[in-house]
Amino acid sequence: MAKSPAPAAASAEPGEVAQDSRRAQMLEAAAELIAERGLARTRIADVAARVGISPALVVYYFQTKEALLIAALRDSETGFYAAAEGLLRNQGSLRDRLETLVELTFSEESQGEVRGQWGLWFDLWNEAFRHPEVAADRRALDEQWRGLIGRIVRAGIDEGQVAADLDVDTFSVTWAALLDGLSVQVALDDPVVTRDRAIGIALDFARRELGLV
Amino acid sequence: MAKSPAPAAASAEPGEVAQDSRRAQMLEAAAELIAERGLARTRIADVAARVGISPALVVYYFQTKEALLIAALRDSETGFYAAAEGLLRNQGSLRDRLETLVELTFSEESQGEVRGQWGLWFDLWNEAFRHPEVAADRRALDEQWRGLIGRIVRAGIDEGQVAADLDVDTFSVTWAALLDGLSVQVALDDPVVTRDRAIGIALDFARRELGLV
DNA sequence: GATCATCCTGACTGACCGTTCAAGGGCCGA
DNA sequence: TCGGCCCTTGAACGGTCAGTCAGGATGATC
Repeated sequence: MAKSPAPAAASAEPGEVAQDSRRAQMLEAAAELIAERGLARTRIADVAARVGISPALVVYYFQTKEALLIAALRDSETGFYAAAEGLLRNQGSLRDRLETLVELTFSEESQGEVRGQWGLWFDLWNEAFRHPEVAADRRALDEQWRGLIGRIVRAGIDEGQVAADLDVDTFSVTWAALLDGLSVQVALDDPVVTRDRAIGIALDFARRELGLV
Repeated sequence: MAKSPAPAAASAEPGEVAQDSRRAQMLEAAAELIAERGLARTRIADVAARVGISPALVVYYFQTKEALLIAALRDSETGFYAAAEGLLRNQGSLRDRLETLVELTFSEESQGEVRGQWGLWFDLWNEAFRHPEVAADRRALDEQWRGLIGRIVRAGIDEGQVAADLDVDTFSVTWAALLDGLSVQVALDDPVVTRDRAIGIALDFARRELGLV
């Protein structure tokens, strides 16, 4: 609690190049491992081995295993949303943007280790259920996600493609929940809810609610 | 693997009264503990303590910790669905039945330790993501849940309250996913998605899709 | 070239916990 | 009354890890 022997990971110049890359390496390795085998089965020694350092160094940076894993969870999800925001910032028609969003949600291997992402979600939810701090984090992330949806829809309203009296907030909440629910099925390989079917359902719902044909 | 020193938990008469109650006691205690503190933090010793027996006896019945916890997960969810089926078997109009379903999904403390149920779900998903056998189980459960929804809707069609050309299967999948997604938010105490709002959204969606006013 | 902070390590330890084991008590059938 | 089976236990074993510690290397500062 008191003093932190580890780098503050804030400013820019000093020896922080090594520091930041170290931290980042560990966070990435931890996220990978959580995705692969689950948070509960991820050991400090595993993370260290993957980075190629001694376990003691991991503790030097993060003090405690829990801090490391939670940071990794947070970091990874934040990255996901940041990527989503980036992807959607500029381009595309309303339809394209909705498709991108859905594509992203059900991405199978967009960046290499993506099926793993699902493992992260389940662990994040699980952790959030008990750790209030993690829960707060997750809420913020979800708020951001819904905000993203909302902004896209509002842009559609501004362009006259969507009726002006649509309840954007309710749509965002509903659609986000639907995407989450479908994601669970897809992640767990439910034969009844394949990836393609989930995408179809999600897009149909959005198009219908938004009045796009 | 080979021989099972523990009771088979099958037939009816013999010393199986003690056996079955023991088994049931342990399963219940395990489910409670998983709900409270999570599967990862549930120890054999905890389960034993709650039942008031020695840890060795737990192993005697279940051989291994993992077997116990998975059985507890399975047992608890199965119980949930059985209760749902029972509740909906006889009574009510279509609207009532839909409401019961939603009520059940977002039940806060219908039977005492219900908020805990959410903890079980997250752990079930997490476990299913890696253990194929658990995944198969979960799929069956979900299939049952969707089947329940489907039967209710079909009854509505038979009674002429729902259009005959409704795609029951797609509705079931979609609504089930929506309920799951909303559940996550409610379980994680998202201030934007309160229990009441989730119920409202779920019912509105169903009524609209089914053409009930 | 001495001092000091940062980064890093190998070796260790202390706790926790799943699982095993040897044995005891109770009950039933012969 | 004996033999045997089912429950049950206390005690102990053994493995696994998170976290500590004493120190070593490196490089910057004065």
